[in-house]
Amino acid sequence: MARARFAPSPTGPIHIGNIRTALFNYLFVKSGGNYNTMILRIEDTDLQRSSADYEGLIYEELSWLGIEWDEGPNRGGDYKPYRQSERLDIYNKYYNRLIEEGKAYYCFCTPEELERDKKQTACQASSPRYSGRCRALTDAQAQEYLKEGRPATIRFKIDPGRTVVFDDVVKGRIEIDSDTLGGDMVIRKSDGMPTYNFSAVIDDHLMEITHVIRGEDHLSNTPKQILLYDAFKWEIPAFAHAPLILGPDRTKLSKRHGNTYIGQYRQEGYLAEAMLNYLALLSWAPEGERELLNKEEIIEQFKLEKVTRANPVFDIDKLNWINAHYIKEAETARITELAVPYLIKKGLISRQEAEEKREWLELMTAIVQDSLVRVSDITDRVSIFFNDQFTPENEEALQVLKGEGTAGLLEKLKSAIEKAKQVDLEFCSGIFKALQKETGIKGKQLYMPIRVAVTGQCHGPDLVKTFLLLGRERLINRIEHVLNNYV
RNA sequence: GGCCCCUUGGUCAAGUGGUUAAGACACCGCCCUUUCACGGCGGUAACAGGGGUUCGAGUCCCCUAGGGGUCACCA
Repeated sequence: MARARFAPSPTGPIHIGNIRTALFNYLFVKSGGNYNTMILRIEDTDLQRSSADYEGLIYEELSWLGIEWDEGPNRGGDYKPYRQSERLDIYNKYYNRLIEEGKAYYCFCTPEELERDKKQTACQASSPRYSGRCRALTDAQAQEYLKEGRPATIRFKIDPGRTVVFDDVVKGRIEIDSDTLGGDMVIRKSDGMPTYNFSAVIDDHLMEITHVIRGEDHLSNTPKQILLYDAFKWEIPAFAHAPLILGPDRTKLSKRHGNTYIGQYRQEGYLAEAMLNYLALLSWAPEGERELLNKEEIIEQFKLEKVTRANPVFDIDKLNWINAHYIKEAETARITELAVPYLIKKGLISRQEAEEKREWLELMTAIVQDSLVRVSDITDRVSIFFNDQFTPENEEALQVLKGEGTAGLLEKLKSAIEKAKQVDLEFCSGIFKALQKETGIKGKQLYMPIRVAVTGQCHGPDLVKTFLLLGRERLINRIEHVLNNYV
């Protein structure tokens, strides 16, 4: 029975890297069957930057992707509360225990003093470390200072000369010298909040977390946390550090690379299942040759030990390909539903029309669905279906209309449409052959003028489908419009 | 800079001492097609470099180079 947790801090819109960590936790938990538990813990100990809005966004994005959790602030559970800001009393107990055992102490060093220390040691080759100044304070002195109301942190003693060893599930055996840990570490900030390394250990232990799955950026925190586990004589969970996702320039994926918030991808019309599939493919590969897998298939195959060690580069091309695949596979009704907001935003349609013409919109979506990479791309593909008084797109289109015989061809087309009993599939798929027979024009010379006359563009979807979608009246309008103005 | 992690085609990656070194995306070509897109078929392209160990190394060891991470009263 494994228990894993995703523990984000609500200090900004949730990032692709965080989501991938959440996903790996989720896949690990689910791949173990129904006995495992996924915990969502909100690490909101940074009072300045944390907000309820960002916390809400975390729930929203995880839910969108279909990443579910069994215990969490909004779900309850036997280990509540699941928000660290609500666990302060719990932490107090453990600071005290360390102090009583002589493993931690109050520190009254001011930020200025620490800054000065750091500047001094900066000349040295090694990394900066806390001098340990306040370690020398007697209990009496410390109590005196506290009574005076001097701001204090609590520091956990980290003695040099010790090698911390652990076996990371993805990275293998790792050994780190305690000398390189920066000296005695702050576990309680002067505002009374715990630091990350402290609260994470306390909570992971109390919540009986068996597997800590997180990003590689936490690798250097792990020895500090292990030292804390040791101080409490607690069992150490398994650690699994997944490599960080890099941008195309091979640096850690960040705002500079453009889209890094998962919400942005959703807004651009990426499908949740595509996002999930792609993210799973970064640092992990399925056994067979199939890469297009749904959530259940991924869960079935996922193994934490198979996560790769090297940093993957986020490849938008591949995501696009996967997304296009899922769009093609999706129900047209769903894509239409997702497309409506883009159509409205682009001014192609009003909210009311979107309701009234739903059936027509679905027909339209079906025509272009296979060509979409993102749902938002639909506006470019379907703009031709909205304005009957269009201007031909460019010089090339104009030239096509000016071509010899175009006028006659279009006149004949127009009258054929007018005379047709119904502008239905039978008519639309027969009309081109009929015109060819009647005029002797064929191939490109036949189709191009008609295409431009009906859509204003040289490229676009299948003409038969286009005819069907536009219908008799609008086809005639368009042909007349072109005849009057451009031929 | 110290410490830690990493290194198979442009990208994601399979591969755990003996393979013609998979597959996918991208790219290129051909086919399908009235056009664009879709789709189908095919192609170019890789074990960072150098030393070992071994009958044999992408796979094990060492060094070098390169990349990443981290060195907070942020998580």
